[in-house]
Amino acid sequence: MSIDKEDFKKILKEKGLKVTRQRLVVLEVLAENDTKHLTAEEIYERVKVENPDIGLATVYRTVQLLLELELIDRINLDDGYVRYEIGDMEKTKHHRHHHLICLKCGNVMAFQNDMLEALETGVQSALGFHVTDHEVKLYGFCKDCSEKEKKENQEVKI
Amino acid sequence: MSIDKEDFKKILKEKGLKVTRQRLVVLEVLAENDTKHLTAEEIYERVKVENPDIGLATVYRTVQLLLELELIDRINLDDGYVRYEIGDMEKTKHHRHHHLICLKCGNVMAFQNDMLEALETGVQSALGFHVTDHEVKLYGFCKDCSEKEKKENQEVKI
DNA sequence: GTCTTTGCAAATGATTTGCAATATA
DNA sequence: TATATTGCAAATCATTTGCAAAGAC
Repeated sequence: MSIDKEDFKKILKEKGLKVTRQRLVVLEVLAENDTKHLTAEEIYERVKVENPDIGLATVYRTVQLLLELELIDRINLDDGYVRYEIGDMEKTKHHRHHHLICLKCGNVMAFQNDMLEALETGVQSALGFHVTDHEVKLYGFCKDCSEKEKKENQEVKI
Repeated sequence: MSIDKEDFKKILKEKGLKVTRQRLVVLEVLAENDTKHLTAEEIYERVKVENPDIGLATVYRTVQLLLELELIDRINLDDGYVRYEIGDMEKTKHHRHHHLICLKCGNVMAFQNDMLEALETGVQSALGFHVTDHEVKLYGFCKDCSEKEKKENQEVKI
C-alpha cells in the first residue's frame, strides 16, 4: 500500500510546506504507475496531459522532495536516467525490495527477499561494517524473453 | 590477480587494436589502485603525472575500451561519477563481487560472497527469470566510522 | 603508406539553479 | 500580506564526439 493523497497533504502541512496542485499531481502519477519505474521525463509527460503548464524543473524538484520525505525510491539502471517508484510505506524503509532487470525487453520487476539479512549479519560480524541500507540488482532475461529466445534457437536448428 | 601488461598488449593485437602509450598507462594506473575505485577524472590526474600531454577524452575512451574487453568493472555510487576498478580476471566474470559503501567516510570496500547464488536459483525457479549478472551495494558505516561514532556518543553522555 | 588513435574544443543531455511572477496559508 | 513555490531560461557538469594532426604497424 503506497501513500494516500490526504496523508501526503498532512505530511506537507506538518513540515510547513505548501500543498500545491503540482505536488499532488506528481504523486498521483507515481501512484498510478506503481509497478513501472518512471524517469523524470516520463513523469513530466504524464503530468502534462492534465496540467500542460507544469515545468520539468518542478517535476525534478517535487521528486527530490518526495525522496527526502522517503515517500518514493530511486533506481539507477545506468542507462543515463534515474527512475522513481512509489514506496511501499514503512515496509520499504529498512527492507528495500530488489530489482530484476531484463536485458532484452528492459522491463524492471521488483521482488522481496529476506536472504540479504543473513548477508548483512555476516558482514557485520566478519568485517565490523554496520549495514543500514542495500541495493540489489539482478540482470538477466525475464520469463517471456527467455522463452522467446529458446523458441528462436529451436527454429534456427530445424 | 588482475591483468598483466603483456597480456593486455596481446589482447589488443589480437583484436587488431593498436598498443599505445596512453592505453598502457591507463591500465597501469588502474592496476596500481586495485583497491580504490577511481573516477575518470581521478585516473586522468594520476596518468597526467607522468604523461602531461594526455587528454581526458582519451581516458574516457580507454576506460570504455577496457570495459568492452571486460578487463575492468564499473561501479555507480549515485554521486555523479562512474568509478572503475580493475577486474579479477575470469573469477569476476560471472561472479562479480559486491561493495560496501561507508556513508560517513565514503570508502568503498569489495567483498565476495556466494550467498547470492541461492537467491538467483530461487528467482529462476519461482519467476522464470534467468539471472546472468548482479550488482549488490550495501550502504552503512565501516568499522572505523562505527567505532568513532560510538565513542562520540559516549563522550556526549558523560 | 594506411588505418587507428589522440588531443582539443565544441556538443550533448540529464539535472540544477537564479529570479521574477504566482500561488498558498 | 508574507513566505513558499513555480516556470522559464540559463547554467552546470560528467561524458561524448568531430576533426585534423600524430602515432602505430
